[in-house]
Amino acid sequence: MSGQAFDPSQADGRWQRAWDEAQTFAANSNSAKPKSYVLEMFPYPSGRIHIGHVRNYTMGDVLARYKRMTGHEVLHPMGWDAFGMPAENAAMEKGVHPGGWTRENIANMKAQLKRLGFALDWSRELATCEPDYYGHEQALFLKLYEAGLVYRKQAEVNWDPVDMTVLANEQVIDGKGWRSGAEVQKRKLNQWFLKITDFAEDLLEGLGALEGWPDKVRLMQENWIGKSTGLEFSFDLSNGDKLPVYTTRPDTIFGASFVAVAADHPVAQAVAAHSDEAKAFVELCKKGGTTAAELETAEKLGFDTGITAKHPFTGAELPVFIANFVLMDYGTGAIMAVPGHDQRDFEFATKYGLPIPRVVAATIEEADKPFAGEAENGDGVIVNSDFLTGMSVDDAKAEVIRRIEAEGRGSGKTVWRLRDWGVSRQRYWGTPIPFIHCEACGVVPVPEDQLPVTLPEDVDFKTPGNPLLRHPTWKHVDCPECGGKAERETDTLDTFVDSSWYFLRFASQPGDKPFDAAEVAKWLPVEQYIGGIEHAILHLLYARFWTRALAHIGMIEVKEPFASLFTQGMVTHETYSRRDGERVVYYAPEEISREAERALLTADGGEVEIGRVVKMSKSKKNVVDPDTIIAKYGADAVRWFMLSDSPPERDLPWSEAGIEGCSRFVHRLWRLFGQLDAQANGEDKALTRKTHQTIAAVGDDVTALAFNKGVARIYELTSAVEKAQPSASRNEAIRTLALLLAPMMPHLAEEAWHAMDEGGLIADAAWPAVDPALLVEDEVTIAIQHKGKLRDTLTAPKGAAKELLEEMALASEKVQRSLDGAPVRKIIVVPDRLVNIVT
RNA sequence: GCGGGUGUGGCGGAAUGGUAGACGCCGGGGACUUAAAAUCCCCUGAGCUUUGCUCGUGCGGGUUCGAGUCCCGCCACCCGCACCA
Repeated sequence: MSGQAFDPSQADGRWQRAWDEAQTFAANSNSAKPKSYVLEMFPYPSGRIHIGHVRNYTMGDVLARYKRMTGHEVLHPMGWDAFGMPAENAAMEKGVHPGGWTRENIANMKAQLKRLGFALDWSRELATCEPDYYGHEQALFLKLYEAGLVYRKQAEVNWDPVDMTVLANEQVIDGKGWRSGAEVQKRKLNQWFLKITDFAEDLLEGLGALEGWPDKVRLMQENWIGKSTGLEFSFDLSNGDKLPVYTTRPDTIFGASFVAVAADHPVAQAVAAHSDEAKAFVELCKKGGTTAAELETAEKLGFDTGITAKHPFTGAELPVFIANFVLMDYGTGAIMAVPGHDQRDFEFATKYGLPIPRVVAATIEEADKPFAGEAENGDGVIVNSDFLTGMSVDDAKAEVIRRIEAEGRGSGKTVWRLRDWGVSRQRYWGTPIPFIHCEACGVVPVPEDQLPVTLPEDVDFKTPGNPLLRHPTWKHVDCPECGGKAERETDTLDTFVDSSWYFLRFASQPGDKPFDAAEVAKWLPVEQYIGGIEHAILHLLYARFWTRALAHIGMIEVKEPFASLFTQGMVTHETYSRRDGERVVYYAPEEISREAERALLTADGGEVEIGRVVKMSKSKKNVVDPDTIIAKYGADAVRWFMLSDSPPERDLPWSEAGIEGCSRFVHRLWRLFGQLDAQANGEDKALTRKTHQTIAAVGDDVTALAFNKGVARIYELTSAVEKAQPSASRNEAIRTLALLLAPMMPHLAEEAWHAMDEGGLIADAAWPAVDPALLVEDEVTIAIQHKGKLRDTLTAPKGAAKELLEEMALASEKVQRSLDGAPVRKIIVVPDRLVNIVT
């Protein structure tokens, strides 16, 4: 091997081309090898790869390459979640076509991913914005419609009256449209829904078997699905109506001091029809955000309707309020309010001077204990509750349900927090919903032979509103049933639909159908899925739902799409800023020269404030561009940084010093690879042992996705090899290092493999075998504690008898000094680990 | 507000209830060099009366021979909350 330096700018491209030419990473579904499907969440083509993507895809790549080396046929595909609002925003701001903008972004980002040397099967690439993807999605949507899983109903949207458009929650800022600044209204529209609630029980139960998922994600989904058992019963109202309410706490029924309905509840509507004051209040509730967070943090407000509700047991007349914290979507849209044992009700009652009776207490003696400024929702014994007094919470729940049922006023009921999935979007850049509205025939599905319903290309975004709606010809069609004049549906699908089945399309891409069931059966479920924690609920739940729904209609066998899930942390960076009066001005890392304690602005040499380490974002300018750093340090150094230091599930702070260190290590390895010594012979037992321990540990670490630990072990082995004298063992260790690094630094590893004259690609090489006999040490270090503190350590043969260890411990001079003659009461011996002397 | 998570040296972090700080970064000292870069070697939690001792894993309690790890109560920050992807 020559003494030339490793030059990533040459080597990276050379090996990337070699893998392309050899089709190294094309997945062969007919292979006899065990199959492994490694998938990272596909990116939105925003224009540039973000460093967070680099981290995500590097992790998946290491696993995919490791799986190949350990004898698996690996499917590791990549695609584009290509529909969505940013393309329309770009169209409005820059006058470009969303399609052109998106496709250009895809080309750029694909080139960026290629420069990182990912082991991807590009032959399976897909983009959701192309008709050969979304056309199949339309077909699937119609199949779900036939199965009764798709329906239409009225639902509220955020309406911007100036831009004449529906706004996403993120486009509503302080109740105003982000572009127009106009006050946002809530408007009811007829929209398409998917019946995810039909699968609520199954989605919940399925979580139990998802052992490869983080507990936190399973718990978050469980809470989201929100199964609760309770009681639905009706109050008799003073106006003669009946008002059904739902409660999960029937045991507290004697603590009810008022009743509340949602602003859009029929009772509220009826009252508002006859009272200007009530109408004004209902209007007030309609302003402001629609999000749960906003509703629940808003001050509790109510309007007394003057109607009363008769308590089913006491006969007391409870006031009925319209309240802004009651949700129409949950239960019946009306509640019995028990301020003593529900915090929202407590705040409301306090504000409006309503009674707050106690009906649950820690003990029966505390029946009249005052509340300490907040509701108590814990367990206890029922008090002040007539026939329930003295019962446990659970017994009281059952008793109230029994009595209400016996009286025919209501019944026990299971209620889900999960709502049906509204998939209508009043936007252009999405999958057209394949339906036709005919005055004579109603809503008619587009016949399958007329799919795909493609988006018109000739649209502009200069005028406000949905381009599909105002397109001169697109929506006008003949009704497929009666042949009369009809109009296309102009809503498009939520982009979460696109990402709910893309992992099936990766398994096979037939032209005439969404996927080939046999191919899906070969590859699914995904063995390891990797993505951000921000997708813990929506995307992952929707994908689980679609997979179930498609299994339900017999299109596939698999019900759970992702056997294992890993949620990686974000990449963060410190911020650089100066205060300019009220404004804070941020500076990008490349405008800064960073010293040990301070940061200077290159432009004027003045100091800037070093801010907290936060998620990279354009507004704080703390972003680094992958292309820049790849050009400077090479793909392998960047990949190594992504894997080093931080545990993959936690945030990773980007730093210039850190990437410098990675780059140094790449070159240090290269020098080491040049030290193979053909003349060397003889064995270095300790180094061989270390080598085999490292092979085993790195394999375990990669399998567990604990890349930072694997990285640390490779550093250790590297240092050990550097210190070792030439020997056959050392040559073997160097060769092993190349193999261990192959998944992490594939370019350097290929270059080394080539230079070592090994032949073939290291990407195709087998992971080194471990000799289990070399994994166990024959000597161990024993810690000696006295009073729980370390006093001395000693070396003993592995598996030494307890008695021997005790004897050795007491023989220690340091231990004797610490004991200082105190009588030994007890000695605890943990074999091969420690001796603790208790006095 | 509700749900979920995280917290260990100057920094990122390691540690089946058993030697806290592996490994990396930063910093300091040294070697090589006319010099620098690169490279290599050593040191690097705090304090003290320094053969050693004491303190130390966000804060306050507890269990245990022994707690970063388990339990109870707090604090701070981060993620999600259904039309962002």
